[in-house]
Amino acid sequence: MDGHGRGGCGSETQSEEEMDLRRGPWTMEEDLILVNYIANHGEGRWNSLARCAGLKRTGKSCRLRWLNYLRPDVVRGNITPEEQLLILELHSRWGNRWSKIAQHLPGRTDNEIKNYWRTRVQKHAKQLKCDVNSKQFKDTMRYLWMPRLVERIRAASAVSGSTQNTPTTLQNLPAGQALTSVCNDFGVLQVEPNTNITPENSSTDSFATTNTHVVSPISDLTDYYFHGNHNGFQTAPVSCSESLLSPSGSFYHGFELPPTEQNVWFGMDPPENTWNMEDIWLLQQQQQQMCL
DNA sequence: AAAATGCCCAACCGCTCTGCA
DNA sequence: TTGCAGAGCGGTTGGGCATTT
Repeated sequence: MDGHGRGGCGSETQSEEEMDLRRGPWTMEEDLILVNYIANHGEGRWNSLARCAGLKRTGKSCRLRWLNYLRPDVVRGNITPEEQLLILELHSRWGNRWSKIAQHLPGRTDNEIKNYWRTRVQKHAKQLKCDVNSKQFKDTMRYLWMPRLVERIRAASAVSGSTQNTPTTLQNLPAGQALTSVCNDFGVLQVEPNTNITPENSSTDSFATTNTHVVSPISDLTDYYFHGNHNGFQTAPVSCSESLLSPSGSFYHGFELPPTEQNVWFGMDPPENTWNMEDIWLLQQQQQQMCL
């Protein structure tokens, strides 16, 4: 990518062995060298940067260290519910496009989001004994997990009005607005009845070009849900095949467990960081029904 | 108290993409 | 047009820490 002249200091022909490159965890001294060098010379051209800075590291290693750890705007700490919601939303749209997802979470790195997905989200899929890419699990996220996240964010904002630990772009917004903005960043999808929404036809590229209200079913759901209609599932503009209406037309009540201490959130933070057994049992029952 | 197990995350690896000569 | 090198991305690994047995 650099293409702006190569070399400039040090030998170009040294092999990695000759340079005796270091690997493994970075030391504080190395971090200081890298930070100081970038402060003085800027980032980019990582191989020559590594050489010129006197670091016995590959350019790739320096780049990774800078982007994932040393960059001043890196946000550290737990992924907030708002961020979790955004990750679920964006992953449903783009899949494992971690860097693209990270662009929408200021301060978070693709590596961090990827780790979050693998350690937390995939764990839940495992607990439910289904594939993380399966429709069952996606429905679970869409109709159970995300609404509960929304509920949790609402509750937090109602109690404190605080937006601590909220990513930069969401910091100045009440949780509801933040959520709405998350959804509205992508517009609001006008879904015709019986229209199936797929990752293909809900791609961002199409949003960008149309400038109409476009959004994935999840965005629609979160947006709709958040605006206070808790019966929203029944009228959410998703196709019948995407909805959770039972054959009788009623809603799966298991997805509307009252927000008790036990089940209001089965997200990430202890002591509620696992699915409770009732949730798992209900989901398994519901998945069986949905397969009928 | 010690060993086993699980979890988390920083770092590495291999591949693809991009831009220059 | 082609080859090369740098940059970026997604997948994987390994070590440290926490929890469980």
